[in-house]
Amino acid sequence: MSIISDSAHLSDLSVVKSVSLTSALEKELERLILTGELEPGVRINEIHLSNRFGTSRGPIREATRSLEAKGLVEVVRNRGVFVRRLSVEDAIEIYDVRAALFGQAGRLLAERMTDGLLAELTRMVDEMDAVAERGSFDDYYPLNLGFHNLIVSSCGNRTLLAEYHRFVNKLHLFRARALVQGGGLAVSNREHRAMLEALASGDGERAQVTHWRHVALAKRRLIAAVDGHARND
Amino acid sequence: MSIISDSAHLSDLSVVKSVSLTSALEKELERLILTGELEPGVRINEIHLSNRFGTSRGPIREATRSLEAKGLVEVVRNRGVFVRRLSVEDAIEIYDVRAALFGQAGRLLAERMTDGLLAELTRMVDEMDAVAERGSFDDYYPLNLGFHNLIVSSCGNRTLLAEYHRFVNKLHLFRARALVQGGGLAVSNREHRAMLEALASGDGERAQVTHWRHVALAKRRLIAAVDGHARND
DNA sequence: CTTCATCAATCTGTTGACAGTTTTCATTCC
DNA sequence: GGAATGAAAACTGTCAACAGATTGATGAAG
Repeated sequence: MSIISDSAHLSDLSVVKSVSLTSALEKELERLILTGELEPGVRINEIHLSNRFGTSRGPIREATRSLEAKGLVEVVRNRGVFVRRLSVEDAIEIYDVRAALFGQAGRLLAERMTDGLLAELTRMVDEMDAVAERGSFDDYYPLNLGFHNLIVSSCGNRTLLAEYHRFVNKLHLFRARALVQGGGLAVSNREHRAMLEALASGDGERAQVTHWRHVALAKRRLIAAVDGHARND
Repeated sequence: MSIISDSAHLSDLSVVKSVSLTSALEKELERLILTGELEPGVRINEIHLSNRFGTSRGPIREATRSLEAKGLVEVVRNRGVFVRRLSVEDAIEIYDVRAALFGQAGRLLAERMTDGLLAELTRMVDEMDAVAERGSFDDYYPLNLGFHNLIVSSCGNRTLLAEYHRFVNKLHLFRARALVQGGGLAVSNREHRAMLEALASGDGERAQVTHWRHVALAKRRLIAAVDGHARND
């Protein structure tokens, strides 16, 4: 029973010498965690990993310490490191932080909006409407992600962008991850239109409120889904 | 010329064996950085540190990787780790993030306010008013810090609390740190009163706006101070 | 059959050493 | 006098090994 199912990415590690082995390992571990190949709660065995990657334990320990600071794993003394497992309460807390950050991004973006960007965002929302009508969730999800990413990436605050990504990533550690993506497609996209209008108006305050509310409503949908799921247990 | 001027804290490290050496070192390094004993831009020498702390380089490397992920130091391959140095732009970006987080904390707190907490917060603002009248900045600063901390600590979101602290700490890496603390004392405390009223009203939206604005205005005061300082150069 | 104690195997915490790179500094040349 | 050069010192990247803790199994006692 191997922890890592596919080691095809390892070759990349040895080839690239311009970047440190530690950070390459960290990236690879982060990928394994975010894709779910290393499931939440699983213990990460240093020896297994070092054998798998063909390195010593040192760089692996450094990489896991970095991941610990990022909140992706948990280190317990003399017992090892575990892929962090998010409770429902943790996920809800993250939604509040995300709402705050996304609202701020909306405000900043509204105050530096360009016609080209507005056109691109509008195009994305139109496309999402079309996909939502077909009810195709698997197609909707990446579009939705790209829409949000474009907003935060364009707001002009790189610190905010990094933090936003950190928290969106952390949500991958939520066991009932499917619930996160739940909720009505059409409803969500209606909120997108409200955000678009606020961004187009150039009113930062208004944009902040609409963007904040969009995440707050997603949080509500998550809570409702969790409650419904609990009833069905 | 020793990097670490005082090693009185080292004894604590060796005594406590319940916690890992790495995390103890990390805490100590973080303290040295936040207090300014290790100034921004300074290179951290692994060998010197290991001699100073009486350990090998391994745990120190792990601690610095963790600090890197937290954004307190910067690691350059084959050159070493450097205490991170924040530019004016970085500081301004952090203010936006902090405003978003603090506003969210205000909203959450308004929705779970208690009479006891309101009384305590009011007492603090009254005390700050008294101190501000005397114009004693050194006395005002810790009170101000405690007021903000109490708000974020009481909002009920531990994730938000941790993030908020992380960013407030990061501001210590700003070289012109004195400017951060600048601005009118009385003006700032007037904003505190507006926050108090919003918190007392239980109106989350209103509380979020007042709390957000308080940090946004502090950011403006910082920008004004930087500009003024630049003119005087 | 269950529970507890003991012991072996496994894994983490830490250390010291070696290899390769960067920096420093003395020397040489213009 | 100042810039270029080259060797030596210093430092980081990585590794292998040892010590201590934890886990799991084995066997005895109730």
